[in-house]
Amino acid sequence: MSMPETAPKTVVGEPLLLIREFSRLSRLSQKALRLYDALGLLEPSLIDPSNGYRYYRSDQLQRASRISVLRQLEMPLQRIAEVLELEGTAAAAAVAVYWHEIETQHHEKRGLVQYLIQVFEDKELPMFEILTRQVPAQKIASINGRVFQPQIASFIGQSMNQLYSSLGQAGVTPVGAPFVAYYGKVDADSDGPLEVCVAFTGSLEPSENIVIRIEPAHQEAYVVCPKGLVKSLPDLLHAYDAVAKWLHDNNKHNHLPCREVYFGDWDNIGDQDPAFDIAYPYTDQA
Amino acid sequence: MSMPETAPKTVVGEPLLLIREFSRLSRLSQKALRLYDALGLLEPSLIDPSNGYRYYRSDQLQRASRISVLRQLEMPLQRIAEVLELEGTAAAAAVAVYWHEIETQHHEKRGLVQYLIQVFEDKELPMFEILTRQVPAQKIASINGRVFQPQIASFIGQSMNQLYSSLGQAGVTPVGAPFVAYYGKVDADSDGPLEVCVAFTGSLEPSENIVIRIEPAHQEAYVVCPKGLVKSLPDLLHAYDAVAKWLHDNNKHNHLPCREVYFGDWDNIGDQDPAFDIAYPYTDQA
DNA sequence: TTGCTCCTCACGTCACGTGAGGTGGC
DNA sequence: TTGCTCCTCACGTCACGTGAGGTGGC
Repeated sequence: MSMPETAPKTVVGEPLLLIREFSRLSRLSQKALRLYDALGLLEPSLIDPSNGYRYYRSDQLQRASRISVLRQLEMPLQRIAEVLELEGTAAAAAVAVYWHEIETQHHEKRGLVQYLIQVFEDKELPMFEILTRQVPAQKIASINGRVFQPQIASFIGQSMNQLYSSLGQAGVTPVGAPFVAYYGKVDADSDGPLEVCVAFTGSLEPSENIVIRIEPAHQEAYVVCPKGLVKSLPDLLHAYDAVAKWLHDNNKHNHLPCREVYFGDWDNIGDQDPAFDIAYPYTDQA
Repeated sequence: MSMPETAPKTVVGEPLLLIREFSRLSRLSQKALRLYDALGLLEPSLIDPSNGYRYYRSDQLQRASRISVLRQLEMPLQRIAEVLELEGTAAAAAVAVYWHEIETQHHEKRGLVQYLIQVFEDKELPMFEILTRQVPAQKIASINGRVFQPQIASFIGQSMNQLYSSLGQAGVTPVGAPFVAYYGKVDADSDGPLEVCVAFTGSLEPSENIVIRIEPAHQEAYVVCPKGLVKSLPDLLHAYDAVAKWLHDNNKHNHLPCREVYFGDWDNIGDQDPAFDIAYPYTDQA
């Protein structure tokens, strides 16, 4: 006594939901549901082999709801899949980690907004004193990296530690202050590249990730910044702008990546103490 | 005495920048620059007609920088173009408006995160008392709309005003409390649809945006909510979940859009006072 | 038998990234 | 002449939206 083919599909007495109904109840679009099926993120509990109809159980609504909320947080589908692999508390923790990243980025953006609004309003800015200096050709040891904004501080710290310990092991003397050269934007979406550099005298072999190269002699314009400036993104950007403006006003041309020179004893000084330079190498216009 | 063809392009003595150099200085990718050119957002000041080479002036770096920052704020290119059409203060205001939208969405998301984490941790929730009632078939006047989350409150308010004034002008008596039926998700990316409804007796002609229809008789399960609940998105979502869970536990099936019934005198009550119901119409499982 | 619902392509959107394949300038 | 830089397609990415064209179930 087989069921007639036209009977509505059921599991243990509970009727299965067609995609339209499941879409309505979950508030996920049919297109989204088909995509989640294809990706294995939310598969119908039954697919009719003869016509491909998708049938969902109503208890799948819980997973659907969680996916929906995570998507509202703009979490990528791949990451959602990972979160939903986890148990209760671990899943909650994974969400918290994700959200912390988002909060960090949001904070950054607030600084950018402040900066932008000041730029558009053409605010009088605290005068920056622009200095220039001649930098001789130097042999440097450097570590190149591509990192996004949240990791930048730890990347710089670790790289400097590695550079100094390599120099130390080789019995080689560092010269002057370490600096970081920026070859590209570093933010939540762009990962540089950037280069953490220490000049030295003597001879050192390059290692797996340490490059030895000559930084050519050049002029550079710079501003001396207090340690606390790194805490204020808008002010930091204004300082960059001030140096760039000086180059433009004085008909100079930036030809090497701009850099931050960390001359201060970072851990033992206050926010008001001078700690680093923002420097733009330049040539006179060709 | 024309210049030889191979001379570097210049304007009034200042050399023009090729795309690679402009890309380096602006920290915008070449691909992005070509796109902005195609869209008219940032056009090179000169394009060599013979080979299509793009040449930029260095003073275009300011516009490039602003575009870059606005993109870091995830502003769409179209909107960036609109902002850059504006003058200083107006542009600053446009950025502030945009940012306010982002802040609003961010706030919403914080509520979602709280809710989600509680869901994953399977927190004991304040018990909601689920009630049921029989709702008779009613004639209703309604306004359908598609709005995103930020506009939802004003849309509901305006629609209710319009409905009540139309009823008033027609000398028709409203019956019971107005309600809002949700046919789809309403958030920053999804715009419902939703329907603002008032039941009435008598006869009323439909107008441009007012639909007259019969809401069928049904059972519904509901929770009574204090006014202040709307301020706490996580608690609001838990309340929805509580009703949905009741339906599931009692083997009921939601067949009509869920709704919020606004019976309270909204402007003259406190946050603790009961103000609205969250209701799910249901049938017994077929 | 008529609609309504479901299905699977296929193409569009947004802001690019990433080659492929070809020309041009020093 | 050799590379290096520039160019224009064209396709990929991400998470869908929006038809087109066709089948199936009540």
